[in-house]
Amino acid sequence: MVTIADVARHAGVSPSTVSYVLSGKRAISAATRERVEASIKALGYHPHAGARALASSRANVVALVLPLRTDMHVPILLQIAMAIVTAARGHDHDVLLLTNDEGVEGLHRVARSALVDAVIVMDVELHDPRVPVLRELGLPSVLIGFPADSAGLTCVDLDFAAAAGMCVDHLADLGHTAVALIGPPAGVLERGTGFARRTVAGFEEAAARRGLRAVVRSCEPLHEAVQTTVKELFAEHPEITGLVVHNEPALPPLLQALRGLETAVPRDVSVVAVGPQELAAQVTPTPTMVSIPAEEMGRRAVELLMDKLNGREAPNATLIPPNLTPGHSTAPPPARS
Amino acid sequence: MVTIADVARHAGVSPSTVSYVLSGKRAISAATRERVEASIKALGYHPHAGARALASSRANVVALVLPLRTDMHVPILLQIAMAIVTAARGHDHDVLLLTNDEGVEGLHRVARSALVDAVIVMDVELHDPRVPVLRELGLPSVLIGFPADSAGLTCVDLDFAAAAGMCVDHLADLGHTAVALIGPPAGVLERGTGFARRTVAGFEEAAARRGLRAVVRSCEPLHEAVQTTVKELFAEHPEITGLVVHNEPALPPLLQALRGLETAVPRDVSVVAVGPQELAAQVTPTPTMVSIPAEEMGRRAVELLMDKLNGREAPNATLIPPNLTPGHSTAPPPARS
DNA sequence: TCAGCCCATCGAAGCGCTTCGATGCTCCGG
DNA sequence: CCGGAGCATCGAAGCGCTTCGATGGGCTGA
Repeated sequence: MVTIADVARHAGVSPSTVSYVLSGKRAISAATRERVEASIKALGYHPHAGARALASSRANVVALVLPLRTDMHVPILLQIAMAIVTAARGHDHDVLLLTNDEGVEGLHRVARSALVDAVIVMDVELHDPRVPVLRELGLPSVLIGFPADSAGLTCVDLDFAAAAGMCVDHLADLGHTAVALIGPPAGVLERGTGFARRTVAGFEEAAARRGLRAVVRSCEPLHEAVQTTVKELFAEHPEITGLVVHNEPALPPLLQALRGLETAVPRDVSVVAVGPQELAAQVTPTPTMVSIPAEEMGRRAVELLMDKLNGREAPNATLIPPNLTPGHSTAPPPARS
Repeated sequence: MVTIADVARHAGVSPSTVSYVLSGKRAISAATRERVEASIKALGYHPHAGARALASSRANVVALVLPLRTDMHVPILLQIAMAIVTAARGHDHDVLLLTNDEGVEGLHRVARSALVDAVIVMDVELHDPRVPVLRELGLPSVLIGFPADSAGLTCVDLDFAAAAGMCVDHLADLGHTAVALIGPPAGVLERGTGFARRTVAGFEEAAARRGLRAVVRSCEPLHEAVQTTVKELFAEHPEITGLVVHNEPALPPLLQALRGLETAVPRDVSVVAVGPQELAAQVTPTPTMVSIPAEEMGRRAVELLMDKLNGREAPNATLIPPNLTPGHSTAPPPARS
């Protein structure tokens, strides 16, 4: 193994000088710096992570806690995770993957053993058992999602209320007067996932504001369930001409079901989806959608974490503004018959 | 921070004794061990990971390299990753998440800096640029998937050839005489992903062995593409009565398309799928399928890695035998008209 | 011309742990 | 009753790095 002493010898300086070249914590003359950097390259030196962590009490590793069973759409989860890794690397940090099946104990362990010096928690529930542990550990942390009580925590999420509102506004602007929200399965709401509730709230608030009739439905992502839901919805509320879908896996079967009902999209009914951008490529017509900015969520989470690690203040709540991309699934409602 | 010296003082022993209690590398009397363990619990001691890594030159961390763009079905990827984390924890190791966008350089970095002492690489391609790096680093490593040249490497994967063969056998046993394989998009094959090729090979080999007429088709997972593919397939080969589908996202639209063609499953055509077990719950009829054992793949990979870390010999290739679960999508072919 | 300062660099201590040889027991056989 | 074997434990060195105070040389300004 190549050590800092080897580099120092090779460059004709002391080990501490090499260390200062690496960290930039003291001024080093350009000549010396270049010589040292050349030696580092020549020898292929990489500082020993453990030694560095021991001496500096900074591991330069952040823990990423993934849920074992997830409410979120899995591909999004992974996209966010990847974005987090990439962003963390940009700040010279690595990412340690933790699952919830080791329980909250795992958080304790990695924190107390100084394996990591910060934590990102994904897919936070309203009453998440990890939240009190985070408070207690006193490590810098960022949550993706909002728990019921977010006092003193740093949370990041898409502004789902605004996203739903944006969908409603889009439909209202087109002239629709009665709309429905097709949300995630009932279980997700019951388990207390914040984003689902915020979508519903935003939907209802916007509908009220715009004077629209509004209906909310949960929906399992199974083909049959979708079909039934849609059929019932139009039977009970024939006046509905606009659908907001916040349920990724249900979108393809939903469009399929509409086709089956001889309901043309967007001629007879308009559909706006909230979900990952890739979904747009998988269905026809290309849906008008508010996309979930996985990359930005990951990046923002890391930036906030780095702020906290560097002693800067971080805002308590970061709501990422939604972005609606027009597609071919929305149009003005059919003329009154 | 609580150190080993604090524990030693509390228990009235020397630090080395505490260390030996923890590692079990020397005999310690039962009385002393209990006293030390009590002190550890009382003080809430967790060994400092960096210090431990420095002194023992063992980080007890394995790197998990995920691809950025993936050929595999994303939920499976994540399932395997989670299984790896869980299994690694069972062997007192943690998992560091690496993406490929840092490139092969990231592997070098974590290895040379002793951040990790072993590597698991997922979604290996036939000519994977990471493979030569693994050889060069000399770290214990396990690949999930097979590269073109796997000499000297330890690889784990589902036995896709056997899986495809099992599907063919199932159809042949039911009396089918002409079958087709609906594989992944052409791009996946071209990029040289081993599992796709092995499926094709296994399919053709088994069909030949059983004297079946066999056709192979690639298919994009878009609704329209699936529909076209199916239509063309039956137009060109009306004799086909059995389908093997190795393309997760295409399965739901495929069943849908068959329904559209007034082709009843399994009355007119039988369908066997290769994919994750959860898929079965999302479509009707419940498909007969060979499931991809994500949990087992992750676990086996870790076990092999631990063997190598502990100086034991690990087999070069581990092919996990497939498992066919009968469903309601296969039946004998319709009587000849 | 020299005190005083700052810049660049060095040396050494110490981070918390593991590990190896040394040490003091106890217990056995002769 | 004593030498030697073996068990349980201790002490100290050292892993590779960071960091703090110290040092020395080149300037500046009076």
